[in-house]
Amino acid sequence: MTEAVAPRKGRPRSADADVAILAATRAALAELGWGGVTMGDVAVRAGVAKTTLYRRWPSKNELVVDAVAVLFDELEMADLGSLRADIESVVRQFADLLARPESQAALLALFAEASRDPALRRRVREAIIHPQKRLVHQGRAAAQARGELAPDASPEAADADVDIIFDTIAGTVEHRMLVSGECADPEWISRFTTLLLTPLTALPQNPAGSV
Amino acid sequence: MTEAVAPRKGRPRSADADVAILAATRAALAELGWGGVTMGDVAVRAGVAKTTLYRRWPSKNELVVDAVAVLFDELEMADLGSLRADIESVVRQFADLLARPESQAALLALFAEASRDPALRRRVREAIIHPQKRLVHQGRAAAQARGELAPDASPEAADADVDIIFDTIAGTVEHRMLVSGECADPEWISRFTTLLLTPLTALPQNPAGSV
Amino acid sequence: MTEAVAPRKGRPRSADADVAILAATRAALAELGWGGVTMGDVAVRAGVAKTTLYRRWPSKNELVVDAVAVLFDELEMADLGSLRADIESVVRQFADLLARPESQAALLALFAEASRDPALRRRVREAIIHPQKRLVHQGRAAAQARGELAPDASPEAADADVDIIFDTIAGTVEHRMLVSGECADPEWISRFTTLLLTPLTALPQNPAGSV
Amino acid sequence: MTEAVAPRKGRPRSADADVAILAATRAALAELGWGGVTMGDVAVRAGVAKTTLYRRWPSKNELVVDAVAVLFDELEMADLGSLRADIESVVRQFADLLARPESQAALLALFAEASRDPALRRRVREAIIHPQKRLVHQGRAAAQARGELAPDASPEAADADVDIIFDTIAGTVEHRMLVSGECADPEWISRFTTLLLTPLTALPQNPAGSV
DNA sequence: CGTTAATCGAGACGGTACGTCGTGTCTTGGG
DNA sequence: CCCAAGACACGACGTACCGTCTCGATTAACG
Repeated sequence: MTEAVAPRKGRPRSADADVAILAATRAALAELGWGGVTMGDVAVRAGVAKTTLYRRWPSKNELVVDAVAVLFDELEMADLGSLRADIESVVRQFADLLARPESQAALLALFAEASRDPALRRRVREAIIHPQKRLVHQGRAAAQARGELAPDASPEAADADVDIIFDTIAGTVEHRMLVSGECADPEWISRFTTLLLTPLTALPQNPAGSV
Repeated sequence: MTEAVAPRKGRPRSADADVAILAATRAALAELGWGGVTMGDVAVRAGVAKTTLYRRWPSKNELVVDAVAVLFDELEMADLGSLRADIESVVRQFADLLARPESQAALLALFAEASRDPALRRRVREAIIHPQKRLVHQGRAAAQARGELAPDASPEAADADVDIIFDTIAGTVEHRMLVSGECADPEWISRFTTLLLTPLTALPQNPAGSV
Repeated sequence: MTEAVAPRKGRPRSADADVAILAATRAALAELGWGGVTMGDVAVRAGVAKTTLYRRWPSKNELVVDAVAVLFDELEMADLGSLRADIESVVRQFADLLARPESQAALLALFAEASRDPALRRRVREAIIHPQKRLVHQGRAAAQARGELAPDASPEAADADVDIIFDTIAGTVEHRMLVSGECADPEWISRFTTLLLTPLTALPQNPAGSV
Repeated sequence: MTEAVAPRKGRPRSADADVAILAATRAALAELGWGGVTMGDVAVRAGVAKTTLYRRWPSKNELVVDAVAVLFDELEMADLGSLRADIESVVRQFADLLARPESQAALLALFAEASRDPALRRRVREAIIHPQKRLVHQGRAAAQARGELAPDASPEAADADVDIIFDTIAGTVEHRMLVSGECADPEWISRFTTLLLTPLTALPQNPAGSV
């Protein structure tokens, strides 16, 4: 049992407050963008004192991570019967997520902040990166079960494959939508999936088959 | 000649100041990160009054764009005789650039700010995005001249190809280095180039050949 | 019997707590001054929860009144056989009391607060002013008994006399010690007593004899 | 030339701001009392940024000293031809001053704060105490010139006399009005003046003549 | 060669948000 | 009913930057 809940003394923290604060944070992000999010404003929106925010999150950054993290929990790898369909589904889900104003406002800013703050970086990894990477693992395993991909040569090679595919999918979609500022319509998704699929399904004897 | 310098009256602006300010901005970025860069601090570092900064740049964001833009001007597409070599060269240059603390601190933050500020977005595109995209155009043209790639089916198709390749290269390298936080060593670059090269050089009759 | 203690149900209040709290308040006053006294800090010093403080005193002000009030209970009018000796004795006691850091820190601040808060004003009067005024009454009665002072012309005149003498003694000693910041050594006390004694013992037919 | 005005650089401080801030401080004192005076509120009332307050005064205490100091500058010793008339005039002026809500709110609180803060104590002395003490010196000199008081035995004795008279007048009037909370009407002033005058004009051979 | 006008440094200015602290209340679990 | 612990809403604190402004002092080109 990992939940060794210390029977804490004093008034317990309000669970409602957490929910209200995170929702208020997302609302503020969507309305005002990253720069417009203010601890004081979030507190007012959530009907909560500023002190309560600071008692639970050390700063705006960690608060925003938690606020947007739930969005990434909704991503899921539905086994659709073919690698192409699975990839397209994941890319579409990710594109939909990036189309929401709250994630748009938060994502790049969080990554930028995280590049300076190790604690924040850890939090971002656990709350945002890992849930996404999990999908790649799942899709890869499903494709291997179907015989579309060769089985793992070694655990290390498998991890390297997952990493490069994950960075390519996440980075490319983010760059197109958030930097280039263009939408990811079905046609683009199809083209991008083709681009990905070609090397993945190249002849296994070709060393490049394991990218 | 576009430099139609109106021979204005009064004391001319100091050219030294521009150089000192941009250098000071890069230094502050490298030392303190995006959040640590302050107009007042940059002014002090450059030995210049705050007024002088604001007379030349409307705000911190535009100043930082110009300060890091010069780094992107150094990127160049050297025709090395093969598409693989050209791609690897460009990726390596881009990875080297992203390894510098000043660009790390600035890039994602600028993209995040730009997603809310249209004027900044334009400036970012001109100073940072276009110089990079130019390389893709050049490399593609060289490869076509060498016969490694099929000629353009149409100008629109060519643009779409350039866009998707550009987003993939830039996005993936940025994601690996700035978000995943891992380095882009020669081995990774080689693997990533293979991943890119496979669909590009697939049989032309294959519709996927034009990604 | 005024102590009609209603035999209330439930756990009785700890008597130790009162003592500990008042002592902690005086200690905090002496160490940190008026501004440094904090309900939270007093609670910690007294080893008591903040709730316990507020259950017994409505606010910091009333707590401090009670904390310093006991100091004023120590003042006493010892009949030393002459009006001069009695006055000098009282002034010396009062000067000694004002030399303590806790009363220095509290007295003026309490008076200042009381000038805005009627409830506090009442409490200050009962706990601090009246015990002092009592001494003047006692000394005056003793002097009359000894024939040093004329008997009361009327109760109203007596009250007016006591008031003016009390304000003069208390105000002057406080002003010298707390505002001018100088000590009240025996020599100064003697001079001040002379100043007081001269009009008091002036010929009774002189209307000024009754100041 | 004591005004060695350093030819300061940069934008000079607004003189209007000083006036507006001090007036706003007095208004806030009169309306809300000591506890109600807030730096933010004063800034708003004065139409000024909080920064501007803090640039000129290190804290609320020093600000209030300067704000009420001007009230004490209005006190003056008008030579009315007799020591009694002069004393009654001064006492009346001081009583009138203490009847104003802004001085009532400020005075005791300032004295209380000053008892802990040496810098504030100095400021209070220069801005409030000294202007008052000056009056005692002037009145004494005038009375000596008229022959109502004996000339100085020595400078030290003169200072001691001034000190004790000053503490007696200031302390007693303050105590009656601010602590006892009663008014100083002409009758009380007359009685108090008599109390003071008797020892002052006692026979010079009487050692008590020099109180 | 003086006038004129834009530049420069310095720093004060009105704002806004910050993160902390103190107050007095409320809510737990446990005497 | 009391108590310790501690969360809570509220509001002031003093600081840091922002981007603007007002100074006196330079520093060219123009007349």
